Amino acid sequence: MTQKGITLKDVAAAAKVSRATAARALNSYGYVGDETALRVLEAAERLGYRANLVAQALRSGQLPIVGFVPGDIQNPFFARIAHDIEVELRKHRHNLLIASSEENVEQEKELLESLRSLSIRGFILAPTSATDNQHIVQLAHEGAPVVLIDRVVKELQCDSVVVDNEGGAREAVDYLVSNGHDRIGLLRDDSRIFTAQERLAGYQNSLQSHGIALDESLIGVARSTVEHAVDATIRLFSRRNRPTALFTVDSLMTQGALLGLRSMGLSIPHDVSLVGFDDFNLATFTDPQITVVAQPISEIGPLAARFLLERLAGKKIAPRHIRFPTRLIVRGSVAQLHGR
Amino acid sequence: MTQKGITLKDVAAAAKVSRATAARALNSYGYVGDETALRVLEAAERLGYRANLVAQALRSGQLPIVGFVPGDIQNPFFARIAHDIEVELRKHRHNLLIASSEENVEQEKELLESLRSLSIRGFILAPTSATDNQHIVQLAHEGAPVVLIDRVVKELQCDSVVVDNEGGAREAVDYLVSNGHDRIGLLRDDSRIFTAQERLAGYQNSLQSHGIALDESLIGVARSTVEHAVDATIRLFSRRNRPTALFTVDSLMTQGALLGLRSMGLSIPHDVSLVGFDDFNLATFTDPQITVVAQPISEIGPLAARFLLERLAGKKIAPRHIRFPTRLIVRGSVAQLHGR
DNA sequence: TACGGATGTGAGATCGATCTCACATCGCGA
DNA sequence: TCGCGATGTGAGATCGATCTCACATCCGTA
Repeated sequence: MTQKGITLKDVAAAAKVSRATAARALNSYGYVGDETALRVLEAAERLGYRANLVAQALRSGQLPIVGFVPGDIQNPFFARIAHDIEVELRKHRHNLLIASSEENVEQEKELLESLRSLSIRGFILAPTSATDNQHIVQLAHEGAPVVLIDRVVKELQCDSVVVDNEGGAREAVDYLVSNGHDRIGLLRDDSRIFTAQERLAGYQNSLQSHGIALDESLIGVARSTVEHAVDATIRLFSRRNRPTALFTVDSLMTQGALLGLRSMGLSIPHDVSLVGFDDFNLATFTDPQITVVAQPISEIGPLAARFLLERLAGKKIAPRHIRFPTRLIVRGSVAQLHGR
Repeated sequence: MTQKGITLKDVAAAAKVSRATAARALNSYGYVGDETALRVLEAAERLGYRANLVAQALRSGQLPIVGFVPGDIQNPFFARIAHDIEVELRKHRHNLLIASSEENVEQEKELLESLRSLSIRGFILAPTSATDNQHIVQLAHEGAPVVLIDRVVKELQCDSVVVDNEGGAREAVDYLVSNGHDRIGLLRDDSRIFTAQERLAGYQNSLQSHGIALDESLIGVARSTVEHAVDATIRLFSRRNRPTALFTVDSLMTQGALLGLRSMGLSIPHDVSLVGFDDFNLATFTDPQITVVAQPISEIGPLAARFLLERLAGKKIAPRHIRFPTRLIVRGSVAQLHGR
């Protein structure tokens, strides 16, 4: 443990000035004589001085660190966003601390608790719960700016960047209906409750607007993992009078459905038509390629980061709520249904 | 910005003791009267006191943060490892700061530079370069423990957790040879130089041990992205006398090869046999499923984290170098070649 | 010439937690 | 009863950077 530790004091001594003067020279504020400043800078350079951010943080109360709490960093959706956020923050000399909630409210609470004592400057969150959010409200009230992504917290007024889940789901189901389907299954998620509910609403609204009665038995619920989705798919398609089409609410569920249907020997789109929410690279590798509702994923992270940085810079304006539209990408997984 | 800021001083005042005594009670060291201690704890509880980690860090010189510098957090390989590391660190109340080098040495240098001034306790790195690593050596000499994953730095003696790239590649090519192939293409990577070289060596060694002459024209080089791999694949298979089999050095290249071959109308395994390095979920969704050399990815992160935590706890033993074996997972992408 | 503003610089306080040291007080054995 | 060790507590220093304030100069102008 050979701690280097070139401190301001060392630089000041080397330049034969006081710490105060050295600080002024290095941070260029206040009055400093040209020659003195030069001597300080030269000394700092020579010694390899690097300011201790922790000490700065103690005074200012803030570390140049932003916390990101995604549902799951392994989910490519969040991994992409994390990457984009990091790139944006780096431009402003901030670091990103990622702490995954694993879609578990209790863990989310613990994480925020521990991040709070770190004097973190701001947070970008994808809240796990749709209801149990008192801890987030409290966090925001303590002064650290918060930007929500993917899901919002009703009780909290702050910047948010989400996607039109309801509209996207509606568009997907509309598309299936327009291809002659009226027994349309839904594979939904029980954890990312907020987005799941919105997508469910889209499903229901589409059916209703086409005068198709809602049949609860066509709705499968599973945790958002490929394995659980496989089981749920098999359950859904094992009953008599099975759906002719399926809408899945996220990419992991879509993958599960793909595997589940294959294991049952049902072919896409001949036996079952499929539309998934969220595009994923796998979607173009299957045969046929999968029709999906794509989210503008490349825009979410940068925008959220920019919002947060603006707040950190002191911008005081009303909270902004951005809701990106989705886009239906038609590929080959939906068949036109003729008669019955 | 309503800074809460319940400090030790507040607690001490509320309990009518000095800061020193309050600290003793809260951290249970030194002598404290039972009754006094109780009063302090009660006051802390009541006020919702939370120790300021930054202040602690200023004294101790270390934040409970570990830095992770992967090649690319969007690569599922690193995302998985990041997740595993985080889980392990969390058990020991440490946070994970992720800073992706994007496989760029210069960026890696900058990142480490900025992380250094953060008083980060230790680092888990996947070095980008095979040669330009002076900055990493220097980092390690400054005292912060470093654990390398996926790739090692020859000049530096420290814990490392890697995979038997050479052996894995050899096994893959051996398998292709045993299926009658002798014109075996290689799609390799020019950025993750260390692993790429080892895998190239495995390819060469396998061919040599089977008495097959190395044909440079069968080796395609591309950056490790799906898009670049597509191009390289098309180039490789456009020439006369094209390979009958292809070995790809990572999962992104494998995906690119898949797309490239499909766009050329070449079917797997009928026209071309394929083996990829690194398993990926997509590999089982294609038809046929892809034969791959799998890495024990679930073991890398936890082990690296454990190594680092041991170093942080002061363990002083010789550096450990773990090299995990790989495993060939035979699926359906390789055909037995009959005659020519 | 003298005075006020502009210019430079340093001493010391501050952020919050922790640690050392000095100073009490108590009890028990000599 | 004295003394010494065990026990309990507080004052102040410390970590490193920064900021306030006070104190020097210097210059130009009244």
